[in-house]
Amino acid sequence: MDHSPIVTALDRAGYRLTGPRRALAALIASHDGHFTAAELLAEARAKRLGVGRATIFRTLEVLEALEVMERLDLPSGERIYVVCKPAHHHHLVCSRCGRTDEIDDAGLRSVVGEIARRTGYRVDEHRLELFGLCPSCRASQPGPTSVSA
Amino acid sequence: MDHSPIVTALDRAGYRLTGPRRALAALIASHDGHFTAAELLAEARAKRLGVGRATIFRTLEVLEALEVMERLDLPSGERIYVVCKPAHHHHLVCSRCGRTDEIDDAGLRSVVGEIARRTGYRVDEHRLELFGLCPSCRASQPGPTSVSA
DNA sequence: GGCCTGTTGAGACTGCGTCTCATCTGTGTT
DNA sequence: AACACAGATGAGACGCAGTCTCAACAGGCC
Repeated sequence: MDHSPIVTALDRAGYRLTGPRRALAALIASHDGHFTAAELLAEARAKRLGVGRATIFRTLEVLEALEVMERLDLPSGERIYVVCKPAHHHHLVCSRCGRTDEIDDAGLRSVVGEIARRTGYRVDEHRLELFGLCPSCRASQPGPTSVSA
Repeated sequence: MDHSPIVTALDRAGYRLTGPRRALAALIASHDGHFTAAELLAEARAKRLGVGRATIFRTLEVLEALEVMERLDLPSGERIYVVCKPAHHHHLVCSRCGRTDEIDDAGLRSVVGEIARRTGYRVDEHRLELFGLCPSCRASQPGPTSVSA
């Protein structure tokens, strides 16, 4: 259980490996790595982990700072938390089952460079988020399978 | 005053041109078209427009549906509202002065297509947001002027 | 002017996230 | 193994964005 990459990351960064943190790491892992804060809270309460709201948010904050997790705002306004590797990347979210995948640059860098050149902005940061249906949800859906943007 | 594009859009869509809506349209325009809900609220109150919180949010919701405005989530977690044209596009936000510019596709479409092909997802929607310094903030800033991503 | 329906404001309400503070617990030290 | 201390925690107050309800109001068409 301590081999959890989340626990490892906390340890490496010099954070204490406390009970609540280990419990949350396990919970997060069991969620396939993505969830809303509300879900995590409800589950922690249901399992009687004795972990307070404040601790949950604090831990998520730490994990975000460690780049182990990322907070994503869906177009619906919902906010989800996603486990990810500490490297620049973007997310692909299945709007039916909630599955998320990481995607790399895929040529975006040059698009951003082009925009900076055209507008005169100095671009420091960018976010790209894609939403759609993952392969398995596509399979179980009778609708069109074409790719659009 | 009624020539405001916001008022026009409301009218064209069959919404009533009420006092509160005209007042808000004027306020929004005076903000250079971008602001947080809190700013709009405070200003409406300060100017004693007699416009309630509910009406403000309702109006923003309508304007968003009409694609006259867009809601953007900044990396900081702050949520801003931006006036924009009703066409698919993306936003460039100056992290110092808050200025926003619209940007078109700029080659992003092919990046998205490439990602869809690679992952097997059917991509229905995407968001690209860029953050950095606008030309005038760059000018008044002694720091580096290089373009990075 | 009058009517009808869409719109409004006040304020209750919800829910996320933050903050405070007294208490507790990892963890390095001895 | 016990100690000490800083970091971590939980309970609950708090703040704030956004939603909802509902009675009252006011555009816009007659």
